[in-house]
Amino acid sequence: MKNLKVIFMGTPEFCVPILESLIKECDVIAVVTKPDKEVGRKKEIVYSPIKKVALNNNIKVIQPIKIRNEYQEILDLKPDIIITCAYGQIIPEVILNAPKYGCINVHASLLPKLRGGAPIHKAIIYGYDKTGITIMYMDKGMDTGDMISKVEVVIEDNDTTETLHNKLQKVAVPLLMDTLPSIIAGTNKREKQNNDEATYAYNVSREEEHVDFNSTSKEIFNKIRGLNSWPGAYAILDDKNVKLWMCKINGKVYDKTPGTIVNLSKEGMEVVTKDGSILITELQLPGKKKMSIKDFVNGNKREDYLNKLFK
RNA sequence: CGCGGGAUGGAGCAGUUCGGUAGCUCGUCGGGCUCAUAACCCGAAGGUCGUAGGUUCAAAUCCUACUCCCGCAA
Repeated sequence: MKNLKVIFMGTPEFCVPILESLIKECDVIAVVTKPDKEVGRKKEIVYSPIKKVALNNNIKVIQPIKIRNEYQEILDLKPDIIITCAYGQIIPEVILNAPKYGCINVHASLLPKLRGGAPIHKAIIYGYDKTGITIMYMDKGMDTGDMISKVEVVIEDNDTTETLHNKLQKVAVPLLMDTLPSIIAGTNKREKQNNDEATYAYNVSREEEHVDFNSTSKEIFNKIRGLNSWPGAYAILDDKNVKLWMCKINGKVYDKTPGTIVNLSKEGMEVVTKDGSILITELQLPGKKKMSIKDFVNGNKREDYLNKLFK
């Protein structure tokens, strides 16, 4: 596949190993990634992880603000195939129809489940017991194209979005490399998605990051681990945002308003939920760093928090 | 110049209003108790209080500049 002219389109850290192995196996003629972002309080310019890899390998980088309008440069490069993974923009049909082997996408879910931009987060938040990677042809819809190959990954109880991300990242590369030859040879299968079974994984909104304690312990547990290690779940205590990074489900049932702190020890901060309670074991106060419950207990008085209410 | 919080032994915090010998909860190390322990008791080590200047008899504390960390907003 050394002569295969590939354009890779992607942005976050997740697809870095994919780009790296494509560079090794194929002729990557350009990389398309989202524009540099001004990030943080100081508005530092940050390159996407993919752009960094491309620059290190002296590969041309294209960063359309809106690829819908700025596609000519990509067409002019006449790629044999375009491979995308978590690029972050909808790709116009002119591009989809251009390469002779087509445009294929590496998506981090078992399609047609979890179409959209945040499939890893939502797999956990929605309490799925398995997810995976799907390689597919792209069409004009959002993750609606024909599927070529898949690999499953089981979601364990102790998985967070971070650990699941790493597991999926690990299996994505071999799947793509195994599938690629059949795409070029035209011997791959092409399976339509059953739209009736589709679910959606839109990007996580600020509202979804808020923990409502009037939910079941299981739902809260899934939300907290599903938002770890980014962007983090939060609840409001004393008008301050407190990030909740890790918790355990506790069976005890209390006759108190959901959100009430009923206990605080090095085992955890016990908070009442709709159907029981959870033990928060890692949290973060505004202006502070993430800390374990043990550190939190060392520097804070139990009485200052007992019977307070998370909103 | 987007708004705000913060920096104090290895960790998490108090002390700053109103300058006057640096403290709490842990951890670590040593010893004791115990069948045993992450439990309990006794003891010890460990801090130029983010950096640089200034005011003062005296600065963690007041003034000025800077660095780094974090929450929000984009």
